[in-house]
Amino acid sequence: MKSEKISQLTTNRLSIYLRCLKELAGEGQTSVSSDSLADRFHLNSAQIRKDLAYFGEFGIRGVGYDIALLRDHIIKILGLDRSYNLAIIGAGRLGSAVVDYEALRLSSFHVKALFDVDPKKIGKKVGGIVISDLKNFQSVAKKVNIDIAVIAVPAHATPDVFEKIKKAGIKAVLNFAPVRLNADDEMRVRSLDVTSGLENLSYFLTERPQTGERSKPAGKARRSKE
Amino acid sequence: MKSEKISQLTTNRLSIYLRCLKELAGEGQTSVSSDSLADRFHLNSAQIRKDLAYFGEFGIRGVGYDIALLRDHIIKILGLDRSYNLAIIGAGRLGSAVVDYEALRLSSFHVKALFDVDPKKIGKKVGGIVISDLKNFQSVAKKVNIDIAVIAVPAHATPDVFEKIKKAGIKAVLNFAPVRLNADDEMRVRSLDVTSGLENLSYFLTERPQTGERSKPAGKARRSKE
DNA sequence: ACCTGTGAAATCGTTCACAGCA
DNA sequence: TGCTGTGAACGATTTCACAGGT
Repeated sequence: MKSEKISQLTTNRLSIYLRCLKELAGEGQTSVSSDSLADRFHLNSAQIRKDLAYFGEFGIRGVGYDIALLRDHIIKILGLDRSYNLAIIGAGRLGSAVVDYEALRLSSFHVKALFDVDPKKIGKKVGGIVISDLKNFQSVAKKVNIDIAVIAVPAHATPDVFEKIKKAGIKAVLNFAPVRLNADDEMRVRSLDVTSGLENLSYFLTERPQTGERSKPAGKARRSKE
Repeated sequence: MKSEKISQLTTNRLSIYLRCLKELAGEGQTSVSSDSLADRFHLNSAQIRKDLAYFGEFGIRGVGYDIALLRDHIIKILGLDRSYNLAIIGAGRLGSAVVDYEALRLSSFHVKALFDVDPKKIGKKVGGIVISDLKNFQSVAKKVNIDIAVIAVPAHATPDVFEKIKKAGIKAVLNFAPVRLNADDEMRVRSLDVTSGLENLSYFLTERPQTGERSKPAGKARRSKE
């Protein structure tokens, strides 16, 4: 274990490993080697070992990793052993989809507030959460102690919403709008952007005029980075 | 201009540049230098020049880039000068949100089919699109010539849906489910995963016990990779 | 015998710095 | 003079390959 700073690539992979370990645990497996993990989930075993080694020595030489133990370690590393309060801004279809997103049900993330500007929506409920007026963002966010803001508003409204989030002192943002947000060092913005996702696929479809080729002769398939 | 293979990091940035250029064009600007582009949108000017240089010489030394021209070049490079047919699988809130996602209105991407397994939904319409039975995926997808499949179903249904997509010969997939999909070299999967987005933010919030520090003494702010 | 943890090598990506063109 | 395009330097990340523990 070294005390370097950890790359975001590594922590993103930690999320993947966690998901894989949960799947294995669900199947009743108790132990796994980096090689078999890599085979099964199309990962790279050296990379798994290196990623894990940044945080400690979790494996047993000659044996592998204890699945439940490693899973719990990763949960700790990612900070998933506590609970986070989310505010969703935008009570349209997307915002509502996040509010009752089933994968959040059993997770560390709990939607505590939902905002919109539409007077017809304010006061109504989605998934048990009352829609608040965006005007009151700061006071409501303070009251329920929001850790993470989720931007689910149209592109044109996004910069304003982002300013409100900053002013409220919220440090973490999940952004669905196709808009660049300039965060300072104190904040982290993670964008999940349908537009750039589709543009990336468009490029891929454009750059592959040779459908059906066998790739490199004997090359180990280059791992895609999804 | 070199004839190397282009990194996905580069093509993702091309999407960003395109967005920036559209914004500038919307303001009536006609020309921009890599430096001013970088300043305005918190990018790196050397990187902009290098990214663009992979595809040709688009600028004029001493002057900069013609905004409309460069925009149109990037549109060509990304393959956005043609239209793509999308199929959305899952007519829940998320799938419906994508169907009438406003940013798609003026884009190269057109939703042509929507699928679900729920008999109560099949036959109804969302945003002008009739919901088809997922059973008929292959035949419907063939008929309307789907280029890109969008997975908007619960995690447990995802592997099955992915198999159907493969069998239908669709090469590009946008996946919202928190599930690892193993694509062969012929396919590209792009995952927009709320769960790993949140886990990444969780890690960030966990690793910053020193709120309010002034970061590195005189360090050039490390560019975040959102 | 097997598998982890890790230096060292290889690869990939970014930034610098400047030659050369407008 | 101003700004692009690009080798070269630098830095980050991945992969190799093996020492060492079980």
